[in-house]
This record gives sequence, structure tokens and C-alpha cells, in this order.
Amino acid sequence: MTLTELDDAGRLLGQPETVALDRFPSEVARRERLSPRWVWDDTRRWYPALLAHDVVVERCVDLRLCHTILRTASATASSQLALAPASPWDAPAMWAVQGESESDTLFELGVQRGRDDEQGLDPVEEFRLQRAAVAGAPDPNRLALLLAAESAGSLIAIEMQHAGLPWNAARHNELLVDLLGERPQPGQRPARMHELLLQIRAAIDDPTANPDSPVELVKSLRRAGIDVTSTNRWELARHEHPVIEPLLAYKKLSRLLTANGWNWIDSWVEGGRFRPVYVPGGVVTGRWAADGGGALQLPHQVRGAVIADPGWMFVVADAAQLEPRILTAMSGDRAMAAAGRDRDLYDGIVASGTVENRAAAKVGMLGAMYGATTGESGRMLPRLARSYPDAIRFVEEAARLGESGAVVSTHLGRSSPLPSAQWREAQDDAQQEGASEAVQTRAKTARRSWGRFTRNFVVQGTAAEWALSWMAGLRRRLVLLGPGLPLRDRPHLVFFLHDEIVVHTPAALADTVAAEVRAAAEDAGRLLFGPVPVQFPVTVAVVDSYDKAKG
DNA sequence: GTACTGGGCCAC
DNA sequence: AAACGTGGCCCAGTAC
Repeated sequence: MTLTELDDAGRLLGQPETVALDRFPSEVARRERLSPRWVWDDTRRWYPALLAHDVVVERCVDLRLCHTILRTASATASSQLALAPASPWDAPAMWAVQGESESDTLFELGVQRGRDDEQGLDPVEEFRLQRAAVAGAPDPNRLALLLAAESAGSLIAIEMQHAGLPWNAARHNELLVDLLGERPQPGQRPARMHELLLQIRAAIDDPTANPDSPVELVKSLRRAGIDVTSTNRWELARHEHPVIEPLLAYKKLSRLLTANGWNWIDSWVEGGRFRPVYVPGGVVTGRWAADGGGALQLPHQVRGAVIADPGWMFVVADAAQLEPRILTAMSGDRAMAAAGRDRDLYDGIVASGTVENRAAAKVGMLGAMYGATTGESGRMLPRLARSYPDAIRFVEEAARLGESGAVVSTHLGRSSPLPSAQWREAQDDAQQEGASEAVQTRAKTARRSWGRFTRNFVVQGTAAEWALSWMAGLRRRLVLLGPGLPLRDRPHLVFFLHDEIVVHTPAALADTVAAEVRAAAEDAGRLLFGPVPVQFPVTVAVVDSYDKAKG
């Protein structure tokens, strides 16, 4: 492999140096003392093997992730990088291999896939193009911050996978036995689900009713005189019938069994750790996705199985009302900033007399950011718009742009994709003279739908930027609590869920970590928005199991 | 057997 | 309270 020293613009500072693969970790460790920024095609390709040798790097550029951002960002639309035809840099990540280990085999795997130059991948040239694109943007600092945060996220994702989330399979089994009964033979139902099945069949006098098949279940319920068109929870809950209660209980347990039951433990917990693959930038808005084990959907029911190692604790923190606060900062809404000052933002909205209670404030604000038009939350909108005109106008404008087919961007400059070709065709069809009612309705539905997407994009995407900045700052601070130590011997991140982080730490350092978590949150707000009067408070809990943090 | 879709529901 | 944003994953059912 080749190491090349570059300056900030990508100019060569020395001759490219060829390094044998087995010397790569020690070479990186040696050079890391000078705090370089490692520029590589894909963090997932190189970093697992470094961590396997206990080599942690401070900073990097993940060229593939940054490429994706810069190719679609409005701010860099006229750059050479954005105007070039599609290249292998636009291809999906090549190294994200399901079930990969963090052993040296990954190196071999990466090498066997072919040399970079054979694939048309020249990382030095790509880095130069990216730097030029950023330099030519109207606000280079914001984009640079976004790329730094995205790249820091790529390091954290690999580190979290490497460390794993502590998971106590015995405790998980106890939780399952309490709720479901003992683990059944394959093909059998657990005792508790079997009892509920019998109750369901008795209640509708249908000895073959099958609650596992939505289609069959609708037929069974209709035969019993219950007028349903689907079997979703909300529709079922509207009906008064003895079958409803056991059926809802059955569905709840069935979900637990199939999604996070014994099979899940067998598949995903090894050596007391749950190690999902995190996918930074896996969501269009810039949120992370995860691959395997449903890592970003861990139900509260099983979080009691997440237990800290002996002598260690978890510091669990989540950003309070993050999205409405992000909207406040983006829109410069002073009234909403005041509502959220030194208190729960939704309580502040209630105190202003805009709505009656916290639940209404929450549902109203979420509705405003999601594009609700009807129901409880839609009714709240006019009142919110009167009290917080800047905030509401901001999301309405994002929706209007989306409906017109335009691109919107987050605070740091990640841009939304363009609507699909079918979407444009539908709009064109509706413009034709004599377009039928149905065609116009279809176009309008699609238009509104895309407007809801862009409305949410600006808020969700900027919240993701804040969360990445928070986490990147926290990561730097945690290194300083155990300088030179491998991850497993000092506080480290083990979980991230959009606006929530979990740090696994020696118990003696837990309070220090908690303080660093808060400090990093303050940094993140300033970093993104400068000296604005908007607070981003975090709730922090020091606990020995995840379920004890208020979720 | 494998690939795909829709229903449903978990997380934020 | 209700049908409004982003996802992943399991199952049943269907097509090959």
C-alpha cells in the first residue's frame, strides 16, 4: 500500500511511500503522533484492522462519504467534482461486507478486491477535487465542518462496532421468559402466546384463526362481525370486542419474539457484546442507518439486557427536544428560543399560552415539522404560527420549495435529492390541457408528499449535523481521559441513536464523562450556529443498565 | 430453493 | 391522538 504526505490543498509534500501491509498499523501509530488527518477512500476499509492492533486515529477524511455530500450539495453544484460524470467514487461502499470481522482478513479482502488505480480510484486526485469544491462554495467553513463531522462519524461507527454494546444474554433470556414463557421448540409458540391464541380463537369462535397472517386474520375478524379493513393496532383498538385485548397482547409478544427473541440473541450477541454495522450517511437526511440486528430500533422491553461490565457504568445522554430547538436556531425564532430557555421547550410553549398542555405542544411541533395537516396536530398549527411565526414560516418555505421540485439544504449544506423522473412526469402530465381529475390529484398528492419530505429534511438533517458534532467533540474529550489507552481500557462510545449517546466508562470516571458530554453539547451548538440565544440541553444519566436511563 | 412485495411495528 | 417525516426487519404470500 502507498502512503503519501499532502498539505491541506492536496499538494505533495514528499514522495509516495510504499508500506508493506503488515507494517501499516505500526506506521500509522508512528505518524499519528504528529496528528495528521488521514485521507482514505473508505474508513471501513482501513480502520477495523487498525483498531484490531489498538491503533486509534484522531482525524480522517472519508473520501467516499464526503464525495456523496459534495456531488449533490447546492453549494458545490458548479464544481469540477459535481460536474464530472459518475465515477467509481459514486458507487456504493465496496468494503461494507456483512459479517466482516475486524481481523487482518479485512486487509486481505480489501487488497484482493483490486488495486485502487485499476478501479480508477485516485485518492490524492479525489482529495484535491474535494478541497477545490469546498473552497469554491459560498460558505466553505460550513461545508468543511460538515465533512469533518461526517468523517469523524465514520471513525466512531467503526469504533462502536469494534467495542460493541455490552449485552447480557442471560438477563435478556430472563426478560423473555418473564414475558413469553420458556423458550419453545422450533416451530412452537411460547406458552404465553399459545394461551393468547386460544383466547383469540375462542373469542371469535374460529378454531383455526391465525393471528400471524394479516390477510387471514382480517377474514376471520370480519366473519365474526368485526368490521375491520386491516389488523393494525390503531384500527383494532377502535373496536369493542372480547377478541381485541388478547389479540393486541399476542401481536405485542409476537413482535418481541420475532424481532428481539432468542433467535436474535443467537444471531447477534457474542462474547457479551452486540456488534451491529453502523452506516454513517445511510439515510438521505444524513442520519445514520444500521445493518443487522435492528440496532437503531432496540425496543425498550429489552434494554435491561444492556448491562455495564463489572466496575464500569454507562453514561446515557439525550438531547432534549432536539429537532424543535434546531428549527429555532435555523429560523432565528426569538420567541421559541425564549420558550426553550432554561426549561423544557414544550413546557415553555405551554407557559406562553399558545396551547393547553405539554402533549399538545409536542404533537403540534412534531406535526409542523412532519407536515401534518389534519387531526390534533394539524389543528395546533395556526396557533403555533401566531406565536412562533419565524419557525413555522421556515418549515412552510422548505415545504413550498419541495412542492415546486426545488432542492433544500441543511444548515451545514447537505442538500436534498431531486424528485424522481416519475414525479416530474406526473407534474408535467397534470399541466397538460385537459388533464383528467385523477391525473391532477395524483400530481398534487405527489407534490405534497415531496413537500413533506423537504420540510422534514432541513430539520432532521440539521439535527443529524448537530448530533454528529456533539459526538465528534465528545470523542475527542474521551481520548483525553485515557491518553494512549486502547478503547477497551478507557471511556468510549458504545451506542448512538440519532439524538442519544451511550458511553461505557470505568465507574470512577462516570461523573467526569457526564460533564464532558454536557460540555460537548454546548460546543456543538456554538460550532453550528455561533452565538445564538438557543440552548441545546442534554439529559444525562449514570446507570449500570440502559433501561434505567429515562428513555 | 430464491427474490420480491405488502403489512405491520419497532426506533428516532 | 392519529394516518404526518426518516429508517430496518420479520413474516406471509406470491412469482419464478
